[in-house]
Amino acid sequence: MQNVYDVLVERGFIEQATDEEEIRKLLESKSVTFYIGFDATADSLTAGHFLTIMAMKHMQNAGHRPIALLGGGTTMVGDPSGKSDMRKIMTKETIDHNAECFYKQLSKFIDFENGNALVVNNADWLLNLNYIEFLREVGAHFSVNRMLAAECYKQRMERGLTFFEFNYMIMQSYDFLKLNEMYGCELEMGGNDQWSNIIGGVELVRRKLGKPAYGLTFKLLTTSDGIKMGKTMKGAVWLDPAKTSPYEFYQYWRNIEDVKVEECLGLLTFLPMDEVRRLGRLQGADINIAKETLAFEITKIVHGEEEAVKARETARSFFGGAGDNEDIPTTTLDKLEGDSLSLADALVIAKLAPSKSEARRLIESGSVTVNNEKVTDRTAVIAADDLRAGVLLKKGKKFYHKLVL
RNA sequence: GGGAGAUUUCCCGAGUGGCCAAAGGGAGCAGACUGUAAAUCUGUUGUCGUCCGACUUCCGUGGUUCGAAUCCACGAUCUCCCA
Repeated sequence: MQNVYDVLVERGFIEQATDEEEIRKLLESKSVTFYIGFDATADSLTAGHFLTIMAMKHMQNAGHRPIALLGGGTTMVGDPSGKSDMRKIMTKETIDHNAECFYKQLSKFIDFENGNALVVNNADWLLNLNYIEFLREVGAHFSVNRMLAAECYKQRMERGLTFFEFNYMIMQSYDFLKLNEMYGCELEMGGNDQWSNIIGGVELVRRKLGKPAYGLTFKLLTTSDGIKMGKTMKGAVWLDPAKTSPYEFYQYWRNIEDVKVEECLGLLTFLPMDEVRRLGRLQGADINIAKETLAFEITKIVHGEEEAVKARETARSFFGGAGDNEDIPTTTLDKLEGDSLSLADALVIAKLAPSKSEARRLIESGSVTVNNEKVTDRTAVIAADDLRAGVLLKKGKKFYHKLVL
């Protein structure tokens, strides 16, 4: 059987490792306990987390034991790595709620039954630390000079970094130490932006306990311009279907850049690599087949096969020319003032435009369609009777919304 | 603790009393071309009203003025220098 390390390499996950050969040997020799941290900064995981989850899944499938570390403690501070501004300080209640949401979502992907994987919250050991003791035991092992030289603080050296946030690295390093002591965790993994923090932990374990410890980072998903992937005009691409519908989720991946298709197939699906490479070789318009496969596979993993099929059918019916479809975003109006609704208002209600001004601009620029008929009159209205029958609004080429009274 | 400077619309950044809803760039959105891609070109990008228009913005709070993003006072935050 192929070593997971090689699987991760082949699929394109790995960016950096503290010791490639040692890690490969370790993973071959036994079931390794490893951890990945998730800071609870929002109430749902995002597309960015998904890559990490996939890696975790590959590891678990290969017989290793994942620890999902929820950052109930670290989120109280907030990771400054690669950030140009300080995060908003979040309340304990919000963080706890978010961590709870994370756990629910993670359970959909990772098998936490029978100790096959663990969930741990670093609030358990971080929140009640004794400052002086902590400094003596842990702080003493960190060199400020070296920390400041870390790549992840580059941006902050110009704009300012508070001591508060500067401690983040030490806290995360301490996590690794605790997990090693409590669960024999030997390997920390994370996105490449976590490299500095991970090395901190690896070195702390080695120094404090004299035991080997390893770190590994994954590629970050970026667009070809180097911008973090998983962002849309509406914000992040969430894994929570209530925040990003399966159809929107599907469409996000369906619309991915050509050059990113193969990379994403490797990272975000379980398709065999032969198939991934075959799809990646498709040229011209054929590459749309690869994109459709990508979108379908990811949606299937995240939202289940049924939703994936629905999303695919909806997309096909829209972009294939047909018009019948059930699964488009729909808003039902409770009541209507008067006997008609202005188109501009309708667009705002359907969230196809953020404001009426914007809606009017869209109408005048000829990008709005009502029941497949282009409307360019900014004062256009939709009759109540039409609304009762259901009105299909379309903005641009890709955004549909149905309005029903 | 002392001193100097900064804070502008999504981001960067111009603007130093009326011509400012505020240059320019980036990003976004839309149109053309395409393959639901990229690149390119074009338009657009505070809110509200049917155009002309009205209203709310330039860290906050007061003030000067016919008139303030621009001047003054106090406060907040940040940066730098000295301690």
